[in-house]
Amino acid sequence: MPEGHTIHRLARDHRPLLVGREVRATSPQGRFATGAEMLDGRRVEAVEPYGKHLFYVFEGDVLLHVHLGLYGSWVAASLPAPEPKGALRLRLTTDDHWLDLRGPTACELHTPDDRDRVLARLGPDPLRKGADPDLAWQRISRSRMAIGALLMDQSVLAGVGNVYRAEVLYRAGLSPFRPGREVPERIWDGMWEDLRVLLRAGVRAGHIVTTEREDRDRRSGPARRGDRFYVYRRHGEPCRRCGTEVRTQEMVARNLFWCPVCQPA
DNA sequence: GCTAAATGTTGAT
DNA sequence: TCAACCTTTAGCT
Repeated sequence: MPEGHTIHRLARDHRPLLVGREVRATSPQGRFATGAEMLDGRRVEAVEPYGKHLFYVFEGDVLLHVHLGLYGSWVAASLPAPEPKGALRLRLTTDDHWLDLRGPTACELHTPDDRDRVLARLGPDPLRKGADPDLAWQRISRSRMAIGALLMDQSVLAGVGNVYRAEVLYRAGLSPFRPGREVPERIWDGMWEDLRVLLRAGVRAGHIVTTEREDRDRRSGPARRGDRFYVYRRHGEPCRRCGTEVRTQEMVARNLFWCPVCQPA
């Protein structure tokens, strides 16, 4: 679930529940007991997403830094809250809502300086207003690394994960193996714009959809779950546009998917 | 009902 | 390079 679109969606959903409110905080699992104690009774001032990172700003310059990792999740609803079950790292409660955090890679207290150190390691986030794509281009255009690896590097580009990597490369007709410095600038410009469009659509829908309607509808019969993607996890299946078998191979410790005809080396 | 794999990152080895 | 995080889902049986 969590690529950049998920994180921005959570921030959007959590703001009206938390900002301006005083919260109760507990860590039923115990692993964040000290942190929860520190947050308990404080007012939330802001909720800020950057790439795959979430910051909850509390009064007194106390920040909660959350990174969901592979299977972390937030669940929120109106009171009453259910009995805490299983590994519940953090529960925030307001006058009318509860928010449960499970399985995050990071759930920790930060100072503003800590946050700045995290942000300094991140490239531009296509979902943030004013993000400068040229910062990413400076890295890409000078690198011998494959573009498929560069897109996954959060210091090059923040918020893109394995699904968007595969899909945006397919949509650009670009081989994942092309070295960054051999990517034409025009193609990069198009990919950045495409990422903005796709990520925003992902925030709105609450999940990733990268296929165009005409490509989804091309096959006869009812739409299937997998029709949301062109190549991601479709290895061995025919490419939606040319029919060639979609291929897969590990790159940067993640499974990469591509069409060798639509994305020639 | 069981197993494997998964959208991510960090820290130890 | 691997384990850890700890949940969900797809694909079997």
